[in-house]
Amino acid sequence: MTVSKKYPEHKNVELSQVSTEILDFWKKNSIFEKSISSREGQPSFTFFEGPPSANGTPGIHHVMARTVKDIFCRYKTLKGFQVKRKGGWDTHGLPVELQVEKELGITKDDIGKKISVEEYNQKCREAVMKYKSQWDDLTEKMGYWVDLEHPYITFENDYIETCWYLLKQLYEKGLLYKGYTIQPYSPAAGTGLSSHELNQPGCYRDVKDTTVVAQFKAVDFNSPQEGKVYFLAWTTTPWTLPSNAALAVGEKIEYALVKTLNPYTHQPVQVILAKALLGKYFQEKGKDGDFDSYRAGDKVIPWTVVAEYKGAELVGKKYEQLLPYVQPEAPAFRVIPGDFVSTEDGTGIVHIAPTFGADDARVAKAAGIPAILVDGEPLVDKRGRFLPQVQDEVFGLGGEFVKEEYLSDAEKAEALELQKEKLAGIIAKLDKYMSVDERIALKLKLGNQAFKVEKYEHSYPHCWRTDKPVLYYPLDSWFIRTTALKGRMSELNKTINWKPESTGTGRFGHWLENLVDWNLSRSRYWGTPLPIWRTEDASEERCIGSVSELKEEIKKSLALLDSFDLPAERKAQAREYMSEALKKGIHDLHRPYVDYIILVSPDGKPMFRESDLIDVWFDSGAMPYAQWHYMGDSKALPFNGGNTPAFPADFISEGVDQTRGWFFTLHALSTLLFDSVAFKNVVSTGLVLDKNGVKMSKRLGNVINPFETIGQYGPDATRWYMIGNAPPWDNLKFNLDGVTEVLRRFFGTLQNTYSFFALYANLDGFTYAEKDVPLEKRTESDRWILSRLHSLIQLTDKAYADYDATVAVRAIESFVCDDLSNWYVRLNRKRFWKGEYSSDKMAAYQTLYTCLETVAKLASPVAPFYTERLFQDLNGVSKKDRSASIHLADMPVADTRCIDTDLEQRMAYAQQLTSLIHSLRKGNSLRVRQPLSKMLVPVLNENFRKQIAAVQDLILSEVNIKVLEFVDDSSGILVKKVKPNFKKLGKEYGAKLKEVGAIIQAFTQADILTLEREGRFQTKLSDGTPVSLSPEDVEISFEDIPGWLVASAGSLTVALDITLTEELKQEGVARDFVNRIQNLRKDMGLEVQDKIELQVVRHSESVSQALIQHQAYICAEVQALSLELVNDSRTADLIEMEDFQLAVDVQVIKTAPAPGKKSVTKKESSLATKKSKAKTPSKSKYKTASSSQKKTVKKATKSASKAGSVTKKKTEAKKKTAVKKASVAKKQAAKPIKKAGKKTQVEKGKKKIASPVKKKSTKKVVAKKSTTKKVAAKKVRTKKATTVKKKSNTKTVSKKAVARTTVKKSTKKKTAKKVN
RNA sequence: GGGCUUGUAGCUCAGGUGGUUAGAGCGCUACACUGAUAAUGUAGAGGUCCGUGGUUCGAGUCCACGCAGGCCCA
Repeated sequence: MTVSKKYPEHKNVELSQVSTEILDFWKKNSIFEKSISSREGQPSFTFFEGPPSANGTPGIHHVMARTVKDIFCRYKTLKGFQVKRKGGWDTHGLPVELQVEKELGITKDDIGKKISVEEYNQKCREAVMKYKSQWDDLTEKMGYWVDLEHPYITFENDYIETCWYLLKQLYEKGLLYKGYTIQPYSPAAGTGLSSHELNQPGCYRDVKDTTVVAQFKAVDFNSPQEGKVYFLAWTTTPWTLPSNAALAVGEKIEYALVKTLNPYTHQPVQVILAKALLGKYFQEKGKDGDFDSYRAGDKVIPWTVVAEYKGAELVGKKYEQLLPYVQPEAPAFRVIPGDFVSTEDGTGIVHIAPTFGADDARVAKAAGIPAILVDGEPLVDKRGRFLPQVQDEVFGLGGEFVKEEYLSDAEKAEALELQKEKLAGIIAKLDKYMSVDERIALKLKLGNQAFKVEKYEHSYPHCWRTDKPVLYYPLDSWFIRTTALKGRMSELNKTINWKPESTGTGRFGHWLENLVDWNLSRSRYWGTPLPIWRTEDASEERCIGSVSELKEEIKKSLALLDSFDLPAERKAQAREYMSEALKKGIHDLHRPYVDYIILVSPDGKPMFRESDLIDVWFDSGAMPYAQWHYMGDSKALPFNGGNTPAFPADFISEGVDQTRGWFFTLHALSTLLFDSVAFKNVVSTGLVLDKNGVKMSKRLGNVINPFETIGQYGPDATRWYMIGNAPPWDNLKFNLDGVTEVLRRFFGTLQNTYSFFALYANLDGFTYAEKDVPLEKRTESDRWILSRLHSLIQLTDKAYADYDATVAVRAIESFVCDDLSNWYVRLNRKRFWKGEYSSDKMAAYQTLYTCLETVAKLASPVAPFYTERLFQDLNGVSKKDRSASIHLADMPVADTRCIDTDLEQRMAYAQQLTSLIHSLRKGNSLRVRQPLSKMLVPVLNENFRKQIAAVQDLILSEVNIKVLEFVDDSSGILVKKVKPNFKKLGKEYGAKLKEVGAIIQAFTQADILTLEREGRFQTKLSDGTPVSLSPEDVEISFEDIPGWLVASAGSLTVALDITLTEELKQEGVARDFVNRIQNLRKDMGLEVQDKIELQVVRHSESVSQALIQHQAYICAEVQALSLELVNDSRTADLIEMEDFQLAVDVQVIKTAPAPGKKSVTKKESSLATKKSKAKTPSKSKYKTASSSQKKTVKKATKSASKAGSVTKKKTEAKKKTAVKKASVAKKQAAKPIKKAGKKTQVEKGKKKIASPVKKKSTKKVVAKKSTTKKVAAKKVRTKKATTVKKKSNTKTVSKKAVARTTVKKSTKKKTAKKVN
C-alpha cells in the first residue's frame, strides 16, 4: 500500500469493493503464501480440509463451513503457528456416476455395452471438476485461505496408491475380510440393487400379502397363571419363518401377558404382545370374559391381562423353534432387544430372520444369535427358491419359489396338481395354486402356532427391470472389521474436543458404541478399485499395496500367462496391457485397466481382481495420508515437508451431517492404522436454513446464492453475520436483513469511528511518531477504554482458543459499538477538535488509534478484508507494526496492568447515573440543553463516594448539571430500605428463610443503622433459633427523597434538583439560541469556517439578558463576529425557541481567512474543506452495492433534471451570494410574537421546524439543487426530513426517500400558515 | 421407532454452579442531540421463559413425562 502521511479518508465504504481491492493486494504481495512462509520454524498447526466435490455448485452453507475453517487457521497464524492448509477435491462416487449417466442418457446396465468402461470413466473424470472454477472463485472471494495451487485430488494415481497401501495394512492386520450383508436383491434379475435403484419411481408398489401373527412357544416362562405362554410376532413374509432365529422387543415398550383362546384351535393360551396393541387383537367386549362359558365359534373371545412387563424384562427369555426344518449351529431362539421395534403395527415383537433383513442381521449379530444356514448358505437360493432341506411332508416348500410372482402360469398349474394330491386331507377341493406363504400360514393355523392370519396390503419394493418383488438377501461384500477396535475408537473419541460437545459424546459416541463393520464394496465403475486379486475358487488371494508391488506381480504372472486355462482373447488382452504397464508404467489405477491385469497365485493359478470398488468415504478418510502420498516410507507418520508430523490434525470442521461420514472414516482409519485420533479439535457446523427456518431447496426457490450475497454485502459482513448471529453448530436461519444490520451496526460504526479519527488526526498531523503518553498521564476515559480493550483481548483470545468464534465476535461488536463509539468517542469528541496539539490531545489520538488497530487485529480472523484495510490505513501512516499485512501480524496480548476493574466499575456507575438522569429529565420535560443546578447521589460508603467523585465531571457535562453532591446519613434526609440477600441467607437458613426475610423487611431505620454501625443485628426466630445478621446479609438501597426527583436502578440512586433559577433559564435560552443558529447555518449551507453577524430583534428583557450574558459563548459556538440587539429588522428570520419566537437577521461574512488570525482558525478552515469534501453527495455510509448505486443514480438523475446544464463547478462564493440574496429578499417584518399558549412537547417539536426561515431555506433548496448536487444532498438530510416523515405517518418502509419528497410540500404548507 | 438437538419479546439471540424486577440488537412508538449527522442517543410499549407434574425456603435454570421444530439413523 502506498506510503502516506495522511490517513485515507474514504468517501464511502462498500465492503464488497474493499474486498476486491484487498484481494488484489493479497495477490500482488503473496500475503497468503507469506502467512505460511513467515512462520517457518515455528510450531505447526495442522488443519485438514475436508474435500468438497466439484460436480455441483457451491451454496451459502459452504460459506458457513469455510468461514469456520478459515477463522481458526487465521487465528492460529496470528498466534505464531505455521498453518499449512492443502485444498482437496473429492472426485469419486455415485453422485458423479449418476450425473454422467443422466447426461449421456444411459443406465448402469449400458456401461460396458453402449459405452466402454474406459470412455465412461473418462466422462466421469471430466464431469467431476465441472464446477471447479466456481468453487475456486468462491474460495477466493469469501476470503477462505487454502492452498488451491497444490490440492490433493482423490482420482489421481498417487492418491489411489496410498489408499491401496492403507488397505494392505488393514489386510495384513486381518481387518479386511469378505463377508455378507443384507441387501435388496432381485432373484429374477440375479442382481443386487442399490438403494438408489430402489428409490426409482414406481419401485414401491402396494401389494396384498398373506401375513401371519405367529405364536412362538415360550420355554420356562414364569407366568402367574397355569398354561402355555406364547410370544406373538407378526410377519408380512411368512417364507422367512423357517429362518427365524430370534424375537426382538423394544426395551422401553410395555408388554402384556394375556390369557385367552386361540381363535383357530380354541385352545387356551397366554400370549405376550405390546400393551399398546391389545385393542388390535382383542375386543373390548371380551375383556375379563368368562372362559368357561365360551364355546368354539362364539364371536367374542374372552381375554384377560395376567401380567405386564417392560421389554427389557423379556430380553433373554427362550422359546421353541417355530418351524424346525433346519437347526442353527449355535444356541438361538431367544428374545433380544431391537432398537427399531415399534408399536405402530404388528405386535411390538418382531420376528428375526438374520439372513433376510438388515435390521435382523444387525441385532442378531449384536446379541450373538446365529443365522439359520445350510452349509453357510441361507435357506433360499439366489434364484429365490427354498433349499431342498426346507422340506415339509405335507406342505412341500423345498425347492419352491418363495414368491408366487417368480412362477410362470404353467409352473403354477403344474405345482397345483402336486398340491391337490398332498393337501387332499386338509383341503377337499383345491382349485388354485397355494403360495408358499399361504401354505406356511395354513400349517401354523392347524398347529396352534398362528394367532391371526390375514391378507394385508402394504407397499413393497420391486425390481425396476423385472417388475418382480425384491428380496432382502445376504450378498458378498468386502468389509473393514471396525468392530474389532470399537472400544478403542470410543476411548480415543473421548480425547477429542468436540464443538459442540454433544455431537461428540452423543451423536458420534453412541454411533461408535453401536458400530457395525464397514461395508467397503460398491459395484460401480468410477472409484478406487479394491486391490485384491483372487483365484476363481477363492482359495488364494493377494492384496496389492503399491504400484511397484503390482509390477513385481505382473512380471511373475506374465511369465506364466500362457499356461493359464483361459480364453485366448482374455490372455491376449492381459498380455498386451501388462507388458505395456511394465514398459511405460501404470498410467491409471482405475477400471477397466486394473481389471485387465491377471496375477498368479503361489500355486500357479490365475488370480483376478475382485470386481468391487471401495466406498468413496474411504477415499476421504484416507486424506491425512494420501494428500501427502504417504506410503509408509521410513516414517511412522505422514509429514508435509515440515519437521513435525502433519498428523493428527489439530483442527477440522465440517457439517454435522458428516458425523457418520468424514468424521467417522477419519477416526476409524486413524484408529485402525495408527492407534491415534485423526483430529484433536473439531467443530461440527449446523445447517443453513432460509429465514423462516425451512431447508433451502431449488424447488422452493429459497436458495441463497453465495456469490450474490458476497458481491452485494461483501464477504466480511456475510462472515460476521454467520458467526455472530448464532453459534455455528446451531442451525442458522439465514436472513439477509441480518447481514444488513451487521453492515450498519458493526462495520458502519467501526468505519465511522475510523473516519472520525482520520479526519482530525490528519488535521493535527498525528502520525503516532511521538512516544506513548504514559498511562497515568492519560485521562480517566482513556484509561477506561484501554482497560476495556485489554479485557476484550483476554476474552477474545480465550474464545478463539476455545474454538468459539461467536463469543469473540459478540464481544468485539459490543466493544466497538457500546464502549468505543457510543461512550468513549462521544465523551471525548471535543478533545479531538479543540485546542492545540497538546499532550492530552496526543493521548486521545494514541488511545483511539490503539483501540482501532487492536480491534482490527482481534476481528481479522472473521473479517479479513475490512480489517486489512483498516490496518493498512492506520499502519500506513504510523508504521508502528512492521507486518506487511494484518494477517502477518501477531495477535494482541492483553496487558493486565491496563485492566482496572475499579475504573470499569465507576465508569459503569457514570453510565447508569447518566441514564437515570436522562430518564428523569425526560419524565419532566426538561431538555438536556436546559442546565440544572444540582444532583444528589446518596452514598453508602467511602469507596463508593470516591468512585463517583472520580467520574463526576464527566457525568455533569454529560447531563448538563452544575453540581454533584453526595448525601450520607449525616444529611438526615436519607431514608434507607433493606432487602434480604437471598443467595447468602438461603444457604444459611434454608427453610427458615421466609421468616428471616420477613424480619429483615420489617426493619426500622434504627435497625438498619444498628446493622451498619455495629456490623451485626441479633434476634430470634419464633422457634427460638438465634439469628445474627451481618451487613452482607442484606442489600441496602434508598427510598425516595422528599421534595426531590428520584430515580434508582439496583443500588444506585440519584436525586435531581429541578428548580430553575433565572440564571439557569437564561443559560438554557442561550444554549437553545446557539442550537437554532447552528440549524440555521446548516440550512443556509454555510461551511464551518463561514463567519456571520447576528442581529436579534429585542424580545423580553430576560431573553435580552440571556443573550447579552452569554454573548461570548454564543459567538464562539456559532462563529459569529458580532451579536447585536436591535429594535427592528426588515430582513430578519423568525426562529422558534422553546416557548417563544425570536427574529434574527443572519449576515454572512465572506470567508477569506483573515490575516493575523490564529492558527486555530486556519485549522478550522482546512477542517471545513475536509468536511465539505466528505459531504459529497455519495457520502453513503455502509450500504449495499446496489442500494448505494441506486441511490446515487437516483440523485444524479434528479439533480440532472432539475439542474439542467448547470455544472457543479459553481463557486462557493456564488453559493453564498445566493444565500445572502435569499436572506435579503425576505420581506417578513420582524416582530416578537407572543406565545399563543402552552404547547405540548410534540407541538413544540413540530413547530420548531416550521419557522419562516424554513420557507426561505426551501427556496434555497431549489436554488441550490439547480446548482450543485452537493447542496441538494446536504439539504435532504436536515432535521425537517425526519420530523416531517414522522408527522406524515408514513410508516415502516416509507423510508427517508419518501419523507424527503414530502419535505418541501409540508414545509411550505406549514410556512404559509405561519406567515399568514 | 431410536440417538442428538432446539424451544425465552413481533424477529434474531444472551441468560457460569438455582436467589425473588429475565436482558441485548432489530422492528415499533415517542423524544432528544445536531461540528461523527443519510450518523447518534434516551425513553416507552412489548414475556404464561413450549406444557404438565416434581425436587426446593426459592426454578427460565435441576428431575420426570409430554408437545412442537430440526438433523442423523431406522
